[in-house]
Amino acid sequence: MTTITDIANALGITPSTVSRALAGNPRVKEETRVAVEKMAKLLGYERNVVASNLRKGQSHIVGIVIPRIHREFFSNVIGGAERILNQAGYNVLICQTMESVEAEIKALKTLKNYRVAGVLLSHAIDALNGNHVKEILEDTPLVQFDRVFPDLPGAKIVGANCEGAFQATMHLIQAGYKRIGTIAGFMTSQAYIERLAGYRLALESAGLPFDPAIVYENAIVRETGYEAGLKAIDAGCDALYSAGAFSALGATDALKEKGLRIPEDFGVVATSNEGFTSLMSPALSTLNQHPFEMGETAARAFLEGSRETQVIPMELIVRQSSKKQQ
Amino acid sequence: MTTITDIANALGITPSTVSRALAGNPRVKEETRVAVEKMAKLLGYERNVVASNLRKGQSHIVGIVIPRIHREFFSNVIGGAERILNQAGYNVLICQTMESVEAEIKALKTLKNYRVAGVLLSHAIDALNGNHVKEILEDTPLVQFDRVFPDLPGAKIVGANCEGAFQATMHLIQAGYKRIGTIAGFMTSQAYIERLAGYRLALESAGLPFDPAIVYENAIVRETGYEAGLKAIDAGCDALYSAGAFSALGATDALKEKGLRIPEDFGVVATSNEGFTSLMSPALSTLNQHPFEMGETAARAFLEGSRETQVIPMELIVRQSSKKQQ
DNA sequence: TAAAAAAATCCAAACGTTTGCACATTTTCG
DNA sequence: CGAAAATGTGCAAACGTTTGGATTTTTTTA
Repeated sequence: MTTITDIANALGITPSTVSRALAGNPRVKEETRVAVEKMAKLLGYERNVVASNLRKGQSHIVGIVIPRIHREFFSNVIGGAERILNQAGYNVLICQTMESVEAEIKALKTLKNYRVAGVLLSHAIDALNGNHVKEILEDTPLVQFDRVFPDLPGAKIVGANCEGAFQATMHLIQAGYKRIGTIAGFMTSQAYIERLAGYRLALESAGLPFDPAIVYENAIVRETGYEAGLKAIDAGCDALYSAGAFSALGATDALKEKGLRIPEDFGVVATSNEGFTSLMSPALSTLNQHPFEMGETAARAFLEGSRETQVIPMELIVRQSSKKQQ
Repeated sequence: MTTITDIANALGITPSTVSRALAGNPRVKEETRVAVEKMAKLLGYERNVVASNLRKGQSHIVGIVIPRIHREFFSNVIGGAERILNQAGYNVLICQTMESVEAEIKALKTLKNYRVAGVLLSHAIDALNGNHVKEILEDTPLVQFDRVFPDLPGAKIVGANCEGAFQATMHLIQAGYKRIGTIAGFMTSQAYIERLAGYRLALESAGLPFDPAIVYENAIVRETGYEAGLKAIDAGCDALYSAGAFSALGATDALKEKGLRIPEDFGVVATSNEGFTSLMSPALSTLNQHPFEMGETAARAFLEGSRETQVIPMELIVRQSSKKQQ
């Protein structure tokens, strides 16, 4: 492979001048800059980024650490982040933690060893605080998204969980449902706490009672959603706001099994506009979290060196599952 | 950050010995090796992989180039590949081409500049041949998967397209459907050509006529699948084998709209066991391509330096959409 | 036209690791 | 006991780029 020394030799100048010429340094004469660029093209020169990174002490790589890549939400976040970062000349190194803090620690160390320019992180669910992150990353720029450690400084990009849940619940109320339960997720996670708060706020602002008996916690996958659905039927609910789409899917399984018609007898709205929700019958009303935009926003926060918390609004998508004919 | 020189100074030895000790070189005394490792731990040493990569002329990064990360199939392939590669001490740099050859060229150049240890590639749909790949990558190890250039040497991991389509079509025949059409995808891609061949083979081996009038090419997304569905109804079909899941979804839209019952009046089977297919009603029978395994296999092929073509079998998953009550 | 200022280039070290070869020390063996 | 072999370390160069400061060349100014 050709190096800057090859170019320098071919032109009878030194590698330092070639380096500066290629970097657009104003200290080199226009004439020689053109000559260098021409020769570089002629010899098919491509900068050795490894050498460049070593000398400069940092790479043009941004690490993205996420629980799992298969999840539609995260792969969309990555897509958004990558778009912005590529435009800015960065590349993306992706690490999956599989929801394990150990793997998260390993991933962060790896990224640190690569001297990445920054890290975009959505932490594993079993992480209690961000001490390990701070300790490993030290002064490497960090942007957290979706799942964030409140105790860690720096940029945080989160969804409008409370507002979204409020909107979804309010929509059910306005559609005429009377006893609205919620599948609430895990209370160890900030995002789910906020969603529950939004649900409660909507009920109270409409003058409806908040009943802890119809709050179904710790349900997040299809199976536990199914069980929550059965309980909601028994408890006399006629609607559910679910903090997750997969648990809502499980709940509709239960509703169908018990012969309840959606949306006539029972209304359902869920957070997370996963692709399958529009394909269910009846199609599920959801809150779109705009994962692609979340990724873009996180990437921009890194590029701009922002340290702010930014909130990505959620958008209610009304489909059949909540259209009660009054 | 601590370097091997720091360790060397602390122990009164030279960096070269430290380097050898950490690399497990048998030429260093067991005693000093232990001392070095102890000191390394004490000082919190982490190898600077950038410097290491520069010296060794290659990194422990494997590049994965794919059309789009959001597609369930590809994100699962990545998941599988990453699992194997991480185990072997490699990291993964992911590049999306967005189906554009230009972006593919850029991605390959970037990876080459990072001196990646190898590349896993599934090419953009508008690429006609692999000349650009060969030209850029030169002697960097390459493993192609799913979408492969036949003219390029080296390892290729593909699905059992022909066999899968054969199996799916045969299943429809055995279920009692009489006039089976196909949504065939793009004939510029080897995978779709093979699927069509498998479909045809099944018909002929069952003594059924192959009728080009009920082969619907160039349909791959929901919209074009819908149109193909309408045409199939007009052509008197009572079943469809679709080479893609999204086009099958569109076809079922058309069938429902025209009041046909699935599976009683019309059977559907599709390649690609996308997550949504099990959630449709009726649930769609599909061929599971085992994307996670495909990723694992591709990664292993790289690690082993294989140059073979490996075929990942497809598995027929029979759901409601093809269960005719005869 | 000489001195000063500005512009362009060069020199050499540095980034942290790896590695061929040389050197020193110890062990083996006739 | 001395030579040869084996063992363990050290030296120094190399990977390709970047960059502070020195040096040379050109331009400006008195």
